Amino acid sequence: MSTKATRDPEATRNRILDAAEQEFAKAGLLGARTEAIASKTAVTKAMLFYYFEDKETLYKAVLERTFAKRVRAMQRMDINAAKAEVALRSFVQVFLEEISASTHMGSMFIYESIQNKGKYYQEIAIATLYAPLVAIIQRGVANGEFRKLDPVHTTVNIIGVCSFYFLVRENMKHLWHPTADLLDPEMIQQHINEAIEFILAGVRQTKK
Amino acid sequence: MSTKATRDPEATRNRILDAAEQEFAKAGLLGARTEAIASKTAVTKAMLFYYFEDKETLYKAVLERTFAKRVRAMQRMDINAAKAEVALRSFVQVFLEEISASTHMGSMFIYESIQNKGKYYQEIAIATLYAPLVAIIQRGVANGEFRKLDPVHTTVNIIGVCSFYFLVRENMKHLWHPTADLLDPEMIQQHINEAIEFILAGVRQTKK
DNA sequence: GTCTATAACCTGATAGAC
DNA sequence: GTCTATCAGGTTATAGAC
Repeated sequence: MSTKATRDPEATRNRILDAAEQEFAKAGLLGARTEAIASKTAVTKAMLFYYFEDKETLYKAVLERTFAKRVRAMQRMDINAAKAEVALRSFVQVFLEEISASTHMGSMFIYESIQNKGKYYQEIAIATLYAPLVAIIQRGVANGEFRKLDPVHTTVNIIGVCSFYFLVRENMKHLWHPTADLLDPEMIQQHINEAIEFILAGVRQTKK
Repeated sequence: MSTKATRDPEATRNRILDAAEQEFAKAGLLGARTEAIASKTAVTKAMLFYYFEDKETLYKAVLERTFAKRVRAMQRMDINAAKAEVALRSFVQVFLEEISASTHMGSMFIYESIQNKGKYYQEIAIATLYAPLVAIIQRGVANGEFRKLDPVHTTVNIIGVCSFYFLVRENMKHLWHPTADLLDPEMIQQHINEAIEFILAGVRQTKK
């Protein structure tokens, strides 16, 4: 038995990934500090470079883990429901649950877009995650359930409604009150309810 | 007459602010490099520190200029129109024009929220910019034009729809095609149209 | 006001002992 | 696998000539 630390490679690796996710979500690839990642864990900075070639490789590993998590979540979506509205509601519901459970997803995604121009989060990932939503909208427009919408623009708008709340929570909290905690479960539930109704109302064909 | 550079303090100051805005919008306060700001201009790095005390002061100056610009834009909004829907349409229209014209606004705002936890973009700024929108929603709900909405959540959702397209353009462009330019005037016009209709449909009271 | 050094510090990454 | 020590290069900020 060693007197030192955990000696559990798998655990160490995951602990690094967890801390890295926090830091990258807060600062992006550019702003992230390896020292900050290390100090968030019981792991020294040297260990980061033992497990991952360099900062960028670690960043990619975090992105991949996040992507895999989202792909798994997609299996809970009923995207082929007969009614497009049911499929849409299911997609949005699961997406919101997912982003609520790991709130860094949103900011990692935004950083990847702004800082790295989507260098590591590419065509295939985007297509995998959002093509189903585009298809749902298309279907709903075609069968008259939804308004005459552009399916791609609408997809971006929907993801925006779901994500934006989490992205701007530190600024926008002042609209409630200065000490409001937008990650409080009750607040999140309110956001989920409001977002779903807003989105469905936004796409539905209205009665003439 | 000097042989050196411009010798025009006001022009130099503005040139620094313009370059700084670009860099801060791309990298945030943390990721921004003063050297990158300098090399974007005909201004040396030492000049930045002559005109602004340090990087953070420069950052604050950029934020203030952006804020002032938005406040001026608000004067073009018809937020007191009799019908809440007219006021809302006016708010959204002007907001979209503004963010389209200077696309860094959105990412500066997001960086300020995520990286700095809204340290420099505070309660007063947020209230000034968005309280009118909250009031419009409240009014529309009260007089039955709009659905039973939470005014603050809805405000965040609306700003999200307007802004998100610009924030994720480098990632989401793949949903159109890999070389799509989401800042192309035609694409922007499409976004504006889709966003306005999506938002209005999202809040309107539907006929029973 | 503007420039060319350069000081002082920070940060990613490695060497080498255990 | 894990740690401490440290190096090389980058980055903010200043000094001082013009």
